Amino acid sequence: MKAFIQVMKALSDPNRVRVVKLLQQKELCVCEIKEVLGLAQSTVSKHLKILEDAGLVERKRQGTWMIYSLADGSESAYAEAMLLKLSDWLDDDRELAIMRKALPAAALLRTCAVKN
Amino acid sequence: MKAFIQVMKALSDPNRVRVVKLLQQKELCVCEIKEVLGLAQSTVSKHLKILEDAGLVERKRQGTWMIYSLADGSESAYAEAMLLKLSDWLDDDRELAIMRKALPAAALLRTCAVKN
DNA sequence: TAGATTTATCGTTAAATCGCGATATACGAA
DNA sequence: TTCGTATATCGCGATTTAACGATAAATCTA
Repeated sequence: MKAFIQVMKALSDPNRVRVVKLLQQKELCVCEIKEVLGLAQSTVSKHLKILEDAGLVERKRQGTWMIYSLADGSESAYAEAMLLKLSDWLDDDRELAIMRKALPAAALLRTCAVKN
Repeated sequence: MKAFIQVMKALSDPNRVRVVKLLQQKELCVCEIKEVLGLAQSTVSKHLKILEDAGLVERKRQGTWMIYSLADGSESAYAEAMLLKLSDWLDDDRELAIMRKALPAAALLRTCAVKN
């Protein structure tokens, strides 16, 4: 029960669901996600930890950056099933479409092409 | 997004998930659920409203009793999919097994065979 | 109609959640 | 080692949530 609830709780916040949907496009670092969602870095970091603890996302260090991607589902069968569902669900979400469009610009942050 | 979040939130509480799992066995009135879960009647009523608003359960009046059952899924595709998943998931939950065993005794409440 | 039973709603309290800024930690470059 | 960047953690308010008891509404029975 606990593992199931953990996945449900992780997916009951719109911003966390957006993170999952964005990661369907490509793996992302925290600063890219922060940029696209328009949240504080600490907030994004906390969301990512909740998603990771639920078995929904994975992370790997790449130099200074921590790269997040969708989990393979080996941690949690519930997470695996929900990720599969989410690969179809919410594709028509308007806000999500806008954020996806903003992804390339946010990616520039990682290539050091833009300073702020 | 809103409808999806509503279903996820509805399923992020252990007691609400238990209600869904119990309703897989048979339709139940509020007092039966209250008895099995060991919660106050007002608490159960509130949980049921959240489940109903999410499209997970339905209700029909039967005399004095309000009978709750699993929804057919026509209200929400998300609810429908989750109910299908939940028909397999969590069947090995220990607490849930105990509650299921307590169902017949709780059902007596509705047949007026027991007073308290 | 009056009383008993069942359920829904209201108001309150304690705990959990989400947001933020500040700070600590980890890494790469100079 | 020192600085700058990226990320994680801590601590704090504001909001939401879950629990309860009290009360209102609906239904059946006498």
